[in-house]
Amino acid sequence: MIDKQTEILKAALRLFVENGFHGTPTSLIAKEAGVANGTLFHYFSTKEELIVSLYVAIKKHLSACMAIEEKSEASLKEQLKNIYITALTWGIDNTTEFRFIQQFISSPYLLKLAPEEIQQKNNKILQLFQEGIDGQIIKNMPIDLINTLVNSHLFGVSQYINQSQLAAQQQENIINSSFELIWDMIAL
Amino acid sequence: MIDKQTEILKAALRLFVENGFHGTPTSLIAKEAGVANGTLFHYFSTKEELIVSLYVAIKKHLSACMAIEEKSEASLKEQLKNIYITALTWGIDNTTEFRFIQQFISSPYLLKLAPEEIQQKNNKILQLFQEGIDGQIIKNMPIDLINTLVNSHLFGVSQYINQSQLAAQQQENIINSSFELIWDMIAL
DNA sequence: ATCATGATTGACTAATCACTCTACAAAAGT
DNA sequence: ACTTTTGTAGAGTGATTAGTCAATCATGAT
Repeated sequence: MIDKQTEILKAALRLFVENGFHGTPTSLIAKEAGVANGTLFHYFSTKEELIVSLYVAIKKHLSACMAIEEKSEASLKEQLKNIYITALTWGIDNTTEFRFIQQFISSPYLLKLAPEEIQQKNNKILQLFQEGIDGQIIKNMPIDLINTLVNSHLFGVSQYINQSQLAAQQQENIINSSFELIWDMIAL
Repeated sequence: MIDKQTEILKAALRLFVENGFHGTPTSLIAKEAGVANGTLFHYFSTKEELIVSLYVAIKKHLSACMAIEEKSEASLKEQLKNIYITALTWGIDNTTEFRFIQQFISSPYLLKLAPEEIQQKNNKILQLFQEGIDGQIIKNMPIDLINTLVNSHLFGVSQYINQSQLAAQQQENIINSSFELIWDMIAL
């Protein structure tokens, strides 16, 4: 075993998604991670800290994946499409993480996060929205609203793809066309 | 006290949204509802049954509110808009219920529901989507996908409105224009 | 070699919680 | 009036759980 802390987080992720927060005792997490009970509390002083840490870790992972895309020379639409597709692909390739995030943000644990953690650091995308509005490419509305709508859309599509068992071809189709859908919505 | 069962559900709703499922002991629910511990278990044999019952009750309430809208003579777009606005208004007027539903459907309790409970009985809207596709008013795509997208959109807008403190005027604006947004997305 | 620091263990505990049980009260049926 | 059913209460219980602690073990620095 290389890293016990990682093993604990991995086990916790799986169990939380399967059984919910209240359905998974710390003892089970420790057992599944192959560590002793006390070891878990060595790394995370409370169960709540474990849950929040897991969220932060996943968000970090997502941010890392998103950061790869950086092609400023492309058109605004192309740039947004790149970001959109990257995020969507992440959601499809990481269903468990995706479900955990969904569960976490709908739970009261969200309030336990420091406000700056919730804040979208990745304001690159907000910037692009603003550019789009200024350049009269995107409908003039609050960028927070646009952001919320795009996020919801992303969630919806991920959910649809994860739930319905699609052939790779169909899946590819939906991924590609779904950006056009949301674009039709926000574009002038 | 008129109906203890209702009082229990009301207290449970509030506490679950505030503290989550695992953060609210049945004893506290009973206390807040002003009934004895045993009374709770007279009405709901387990905590899980209480949670699921609460979900079903809220869904029933939502359905009742939705059922009022029935104007088949209007255009397809108008009909959809009516349904959309009704749902959105419900989400805004019933934030606690709204948050509970969100929490519930992102939790493993969802799987405890009988499949027919999950199924959208209100397939009126699915019917309208099909009509729209047949009449070449709506883009040709799986109606389940359309449905998911419209629902996500609805969630997003509700969330946005609930979170940001808006003047009644602005709120009204967003409610009205947000349907046009989603319409732009699904319409040909 | 010795020491120090941190990782790891698992038995243990104090508290909590879901749920039970017995008793009683209030209707409701006969 | 009497019996049955249903509602209500709240103390009690056994199981579970988050978190502790004292004791080892591993590692590397001096």
